[in-house]
Amino acid sequence: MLALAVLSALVERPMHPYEMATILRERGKDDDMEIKWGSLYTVVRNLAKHALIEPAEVGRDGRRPERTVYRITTTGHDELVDWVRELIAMPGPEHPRFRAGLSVLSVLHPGNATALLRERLARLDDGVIAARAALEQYGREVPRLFLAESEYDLAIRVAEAAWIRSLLAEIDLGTYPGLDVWRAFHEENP
Amino acid sequence: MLALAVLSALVERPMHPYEMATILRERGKDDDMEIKWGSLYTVVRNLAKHALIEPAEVGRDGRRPERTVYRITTTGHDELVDWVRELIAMPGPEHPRFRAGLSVLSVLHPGNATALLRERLARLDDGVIAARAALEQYGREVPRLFLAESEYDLAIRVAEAAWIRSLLAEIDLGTYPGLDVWRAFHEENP
DNA sequence: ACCGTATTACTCGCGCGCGAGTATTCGCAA
DNA sequence: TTGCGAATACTCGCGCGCGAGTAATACGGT
Repeated sequence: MLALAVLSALVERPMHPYEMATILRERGKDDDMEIKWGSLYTVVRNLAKHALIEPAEVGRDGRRPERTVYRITTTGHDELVDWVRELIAMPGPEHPRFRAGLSVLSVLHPGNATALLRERLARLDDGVIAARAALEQYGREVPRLFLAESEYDLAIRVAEAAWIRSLLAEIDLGTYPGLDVWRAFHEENP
Repeated sequence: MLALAVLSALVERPMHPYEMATILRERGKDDDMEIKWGSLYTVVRNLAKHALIEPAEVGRDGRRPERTVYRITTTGHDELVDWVRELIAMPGPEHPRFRAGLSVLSVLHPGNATALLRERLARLDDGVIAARAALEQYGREVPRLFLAESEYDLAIRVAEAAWIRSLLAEIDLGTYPGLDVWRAFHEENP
């Protein structure tokens, strides 16, 4: 994944690793994908080994340690495009933590579960407000195309909130089937 | 994560590791969370070391190698509940692969991008149909409570599909801002 | 009776991810 | 002008995740 970020950074211009890190952090790429900066130099070396990028020049700035500036190769560019194609076209199996939580929801007392769901809902709503504000802000500085990930993220959060709301509604109205069994189980087992 | 699954399995009754694997696979827990079965015995040993589970009996079935049956401890149960609480109440930062893809969407020609988005949309819709069918099926065998994760998953997929549809609509109608710049860039750079 | 394949039930080592550390330089305040 | 924190630019080793392997038994076919 970090490799994807590196390649995408090198598309606009050649860079040395530390500069990539700076740029990518500025653009908030570490919100879009899980990035461990400790792996940066390893990843860069690997990309170079597979000839997806190549050293362009080895500069020295004053007395600083020498920096190797990398450029993306044609193979690298092709690989990048293929990679993105797959990420876009193929819905892979995702594993959000919330889903894992839901899959063991039954270990909680229903009363507790609903309270926690309401808590998540509140945080989610806050997040949505914040995200909308941030989007409106960035929307004036950056072309819309570069905000697609954030717009997507926002849409998903809204959907999650809506789903939780509908679940809570069913439970509150008592129309959720098996609710009594669920509650009974937790009140019998101390 | 696998630890979560193990604990949740041991809540209903004591078990030996291989049995956990069987049960968890049957229940499709490996759809809910990323599970590497190679780590099962390591994880179980760790849980035991931290006293979240403990050996209950060491049985031997015929000439088979001896199997250690584990039971969950009180500490283990508390830890499990705390863990689930956090998973439910705290929306953590998620990193779906699609989001990473979107964040570098600009490396594709817009025509290509829309084609790939349409492809994803198709696959997504198929998935939704299948998931709905599966849910209706399981709905007769299993209490609704144990399908929450799948219902959630379905809702999110539907939302993703809707978002993609609205994005495609904007692009098709030409109302997506910066579309011409995007196309121009890719047609100038060979 | 014989063989092959599936299932049960685990073990283990190697690979590499990445947190924590390092060394140098720059900026700025007193 | 000296000192000190932030920024620059990397390196490295240890930890452990997990794929690939193992070995024994059960089962089904002929």
